[in-house]
Amino acid sequence: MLDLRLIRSDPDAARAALARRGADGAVDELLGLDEERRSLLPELESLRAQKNSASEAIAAAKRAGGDAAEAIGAMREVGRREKELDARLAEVQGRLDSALAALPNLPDPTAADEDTVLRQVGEPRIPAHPPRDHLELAGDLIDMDAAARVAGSRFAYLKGDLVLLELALVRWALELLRGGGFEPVIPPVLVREEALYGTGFLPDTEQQIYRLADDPLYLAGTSEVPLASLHAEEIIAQERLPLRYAGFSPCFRREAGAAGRDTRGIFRVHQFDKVEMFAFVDPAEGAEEHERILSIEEDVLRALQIPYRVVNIGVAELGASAAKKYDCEAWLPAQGRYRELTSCSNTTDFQARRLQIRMRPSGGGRPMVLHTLNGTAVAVGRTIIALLENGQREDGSVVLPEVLVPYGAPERIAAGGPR
RNA sequence: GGAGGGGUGGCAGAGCGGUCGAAUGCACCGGUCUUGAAAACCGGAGACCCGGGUCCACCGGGUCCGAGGGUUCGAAUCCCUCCCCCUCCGCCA
Repeated sequence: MLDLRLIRSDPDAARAALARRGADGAVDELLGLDEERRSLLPELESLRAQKNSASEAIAAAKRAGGDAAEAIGAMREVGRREKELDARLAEVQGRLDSALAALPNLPDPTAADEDTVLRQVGEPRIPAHPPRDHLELAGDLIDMDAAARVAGSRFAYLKGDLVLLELALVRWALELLRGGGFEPVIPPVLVREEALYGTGFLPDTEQQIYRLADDPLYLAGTSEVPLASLHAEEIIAQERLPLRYAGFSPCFRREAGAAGRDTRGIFRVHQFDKVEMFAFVDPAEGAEEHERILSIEEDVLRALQIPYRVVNIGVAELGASAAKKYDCEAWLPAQGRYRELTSCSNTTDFQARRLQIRMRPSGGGRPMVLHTLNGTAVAVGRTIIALLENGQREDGSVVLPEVLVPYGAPERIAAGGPR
């Protein structure tokens, strides 16, 4: 949600910023509704003021044992007009709210126009032998066929050593994050509409979200949703910031509209586990925190010895809530290209305003909307793909990173062989 | 799932048609006192919207007692719907 006052006070700046992502069309409508609302308000409020003082007079008269019948009769008419005006205002307010809710965040000046590769780290290895992809390497440790029979396409059974690998990845990542001040959290994954609206996934990406048939609940596509909502409607003292959380949860995505894309293996599935970073920060610290989160994502990839590159995502690709986003793309030998593995967004005040999360300045003064950021620490499925494909040997076996071994991961995975 | 009880300011907790943005206690922030602190005493604190004032610490009005409707001249207080919490029973990882 954008700050209406900001748009009102400098419409041209808002228009220009939104134009970068092709969303400036609604600004004029918004300003019109705002004006309409502010012309209705004083009239309604003066009626209410009249009503309030009359009520006091009536109460005083009754206390004095007098007759207030006349005043009461007069107020009846005022009440009728108030109700009428109130209905008109509510109608305008409703249209204003939905127009405002439909607008995406203002892009950061440093957000790229087009996807821009910032740096490349590690050597993309192109093996002499034809590389095997993760399904071949995993063999029967990934069973897509059985999952398809049970749940449909884009689901998987993960088995044996890969389960140990996942648990080690998760534990290792949580430990790392905890050291960086991120408190581990296992959040609810079934959430109300308000949580999705508050994070900007509704109304933006409705077709991507699973909804329950018999309860007003949705399956979260990322723990960003319940983590952001953790402090909804709170005013947090500035001294307590930043608040950092590391959420671990399954994530559910319908992938509607992705038919035919990434159909092989577990790259794009309806359900996967993820360790997610989320931060509530002082607005002045937002940009710095974004870089910090990115650097943690890079720490993870380097520790796992996955070649990657960092992309400043173009404004056209930003989610509604993001002002700026970095993706870390891992080199996948079997695909011969870099693919998105992690991602981090600075959502500035967009989610915080929708969720009414504010900061009380330590020097006193009015509470102000704080800033939120999120980033992937480990998207387990895709990380497993990257580890398998980059760790493969000529014989089809896989060597896994040593950092995970103390956390219970196998040192290597034997050749999967024909399935 | 069944039966009760309840949601009020940062917390606890009164109020159950008008004098209630709301008693009281705790916590918090000033002040007095003290060598300093504690205690005691005095005082002050909420959020949001609109308008005025050159921004503001200012002024006026409006809204907010879980959410949304309703009754009434007037609702924290009465009625309806929904959400949430607690207790007991049932069921169950």
